[in-house]
Amino acid sequence: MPDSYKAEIRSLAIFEHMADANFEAIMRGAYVQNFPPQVDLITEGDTADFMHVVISGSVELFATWNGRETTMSVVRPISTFILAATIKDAHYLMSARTLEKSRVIMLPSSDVRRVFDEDHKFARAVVTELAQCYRAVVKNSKELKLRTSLERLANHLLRQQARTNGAANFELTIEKRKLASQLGMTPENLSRAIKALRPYGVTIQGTTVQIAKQDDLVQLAKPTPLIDDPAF
Amino acid sequence: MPDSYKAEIRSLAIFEHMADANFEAIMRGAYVQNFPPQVDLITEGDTADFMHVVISGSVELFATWNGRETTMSVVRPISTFILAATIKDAHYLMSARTLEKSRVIMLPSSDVRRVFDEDHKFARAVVTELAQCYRAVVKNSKELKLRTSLERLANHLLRQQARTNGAANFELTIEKRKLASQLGMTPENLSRAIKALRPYGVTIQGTTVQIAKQDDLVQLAKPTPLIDDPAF
DNA sequence: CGTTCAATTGATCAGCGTCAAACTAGGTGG
DNA sequence: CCACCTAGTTTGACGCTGATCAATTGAACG
Repeated sequence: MPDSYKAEIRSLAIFEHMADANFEAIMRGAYVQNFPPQVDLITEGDTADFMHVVISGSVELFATWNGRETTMSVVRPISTFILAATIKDAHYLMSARTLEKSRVIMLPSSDVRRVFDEDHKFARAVVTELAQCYRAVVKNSKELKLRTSLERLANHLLRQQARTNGAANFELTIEKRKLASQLGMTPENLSRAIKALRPYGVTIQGTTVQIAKQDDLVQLAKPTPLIDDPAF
Repeated sequence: MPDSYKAEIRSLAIFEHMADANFEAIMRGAYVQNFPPQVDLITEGDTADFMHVVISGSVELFATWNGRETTMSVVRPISTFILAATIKDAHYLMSARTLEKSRVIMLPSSDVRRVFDEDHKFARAVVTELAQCYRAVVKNSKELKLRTSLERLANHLLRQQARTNGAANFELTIEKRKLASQLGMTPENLSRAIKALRPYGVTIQGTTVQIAKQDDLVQLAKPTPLIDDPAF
């Protein structure tokens, strides 16, 4: 484990306030790995032997059942994933694969649990992170059940816009096929939904989004912090 | 706070192993209340001043947006709810109302957070509970995105059956209208889905369910622990 | 300059929601 | 004890949303 990574990891909210000795203990068993795109990191159902941290690139969390597959979320640097399974010493509920060339840190779950029991600062950080994740899934679930696909797309665009700089022009960060799955629709339907947003001033060419009539889109999307604000 | 409740609360997994002094500290500010059916306990968006524990009866967690409403889950004794908002000192993401006459304990969030910082056993229990909740929502989200409404109903029946005694006959514990909302469909559609399960040996009269051809239903439902086993 | 895969478009269809009406059951009061 | 009221449930008819299938266009890459 090179020191350059260590400093970066150390600055993550989840590791920030823990004791040096405990951080070292976790790092001792950890290793960093570089993956090309489209590599399976995790398969749902496996035992959660590692907690993961994405350092660069992006990782898709997805789930399958009966031959179907859906994108649950996309994890970007710098964040953890599969924390709950590690804590509970349970099986992964989701699979994970790299979308781009990615650097991922893998921390043995048993080490994480051991340090959790010894370092209260770390425990506090883990709970905060876990609560955050929980709330994110609840928001996602609310969106799925309460909004139509057009409304989901409209709100996704507004969230993406806010995540960048709030400007009228910005980029989609994942391919449309994945976006469709994440929003709970088919690629074809997403394509049509994009067209349906044209009267609201939305133009999407390739990965470039332009929002010409912000107010109109907002009026359609009716965003609420209770669903759309990641920090709420 | 009567002592009879205290013992009951003390035996909850989340409070079981914490120090006596800390338990007393939490109980000092707590109070128990009896509610009739259909009483609003919590409104989404409010600050999470209390953590709740259902002692008897049942509580519906639901969410609203733009005039629409959906049932997120039904909480039964003895379990906590709205733990994440308490931990994060954030706003409720869901609303809650009693479905039946219910007894609910309310613990001031600030007390819970304070004791969390002081009692490691309690912290451990909170994390476990939170991880459990997280995984439950993920499973629910997977079900929504990967299964049709008929499949969701079929699996719900099997889960409900497993939750009681595994017998061919059992009772639905919530009214069909709520069940429909929980499963992400309309009451009318649920009614038709029930009929569509008849060829698979399912009969539902009122709240009584009879599963005559277990194998057929299982073959349709294709249950998996990764979605359907609450303990997995 | 092909090759390949994503994205789009069109046509069709199934699933599901909506609306309206009929039916049922549980509870209340005469 | 019965009639009635109310609310949940069921049924039917209809229409819209979104999925599926098939074919075309477009874009990235070697």
